[in-house]
Amino acid sequence: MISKKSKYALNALVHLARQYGEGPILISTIAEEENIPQKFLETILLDLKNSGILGSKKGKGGGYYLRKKPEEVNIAQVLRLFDGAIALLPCVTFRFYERCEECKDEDTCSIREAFLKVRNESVRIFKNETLKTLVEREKVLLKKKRKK
Amino acid sequence: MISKKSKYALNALVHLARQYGEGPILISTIAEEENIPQKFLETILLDLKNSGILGSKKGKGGGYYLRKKPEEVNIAQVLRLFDGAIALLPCVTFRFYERCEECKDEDTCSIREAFLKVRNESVRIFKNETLKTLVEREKVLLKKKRKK
DNA sequence: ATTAAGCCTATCGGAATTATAGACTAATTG
DNA sequence: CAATTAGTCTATAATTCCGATAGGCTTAAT
Repeated sequence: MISKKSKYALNALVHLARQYGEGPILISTIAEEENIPQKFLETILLDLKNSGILGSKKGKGGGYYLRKKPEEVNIAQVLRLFDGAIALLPCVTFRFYERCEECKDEDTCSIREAFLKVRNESVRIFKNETLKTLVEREKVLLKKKRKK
Repeated sequence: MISKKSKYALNALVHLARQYGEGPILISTIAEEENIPQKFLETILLDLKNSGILGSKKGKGGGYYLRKKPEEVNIAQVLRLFDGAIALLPCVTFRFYERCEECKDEDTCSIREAFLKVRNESVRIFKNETLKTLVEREKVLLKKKRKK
């Protein structure tokens, strides 16, 4: 399971992507509309800002906004920022690599190979899922629902 | 990341699968050879027994053995037993389903769809990875290594 | 009866997660 | 330039989960 942080971050980012280019949005607005505890959301948005994805403006008329284009931000980036590796075993990640303590020989570990397959597929899918595709899909889903 | 329990369980199961049909194996043997804390391993093997995957014999000459055939036990089963859902969001699993608290409308959640794709691929891969294929792959990897 | 081995219950320490409080800083506006 | 608005920083509380251990109980073989 991913952390609440990652989930909240994704919801906040999609919220911002919906209004991309329309100026800063208040933390309090995002918090209310997305049902996220405001103080918690503050730390999350700060992290996103420090990683270069978001920008902020202080004072009246301030708030947060997307600094990158929606198509340049994908789910993999967000998960890695808040939850670390996407892989399910430390020995199958590249940037968060760690040896499994109990493992006798990584080179002949068949379990490792199985988890490597899953990691590679997951990363591939998550990289294709950008804020742009998410917002677009949302629209499609909305239309479908209205027809019912 | 998966829990140590799942990882230890998989290592223990592969160990038992290597000697499938050759009678019970001591907890202490598995613990030593697979570098697993024995007391911890006891609880794990019990869970595997209660789920029907393993059988046990008490007393002298006792130990644990595979009750199911190696090709009938896959990684998905093991992960679900110890870590619950394979999905990364509670709203994309079937047997462990829970609504995301903050979610306004599941039907139009584009994030949900993205995570559903990942879940489906992961489950597909994990179901294909059985104790049989793991043991076989191990042999292949060993041969490859010896050639070097 | 003795001994070997798995079974059961309880519990502990530590880490991570989720969340909150409160003071501080920067920018806007009248 | 004072007042207000809104993001930033530091600290810490509350919970939950995980990995691990202890110790006694039960069962089966010899």
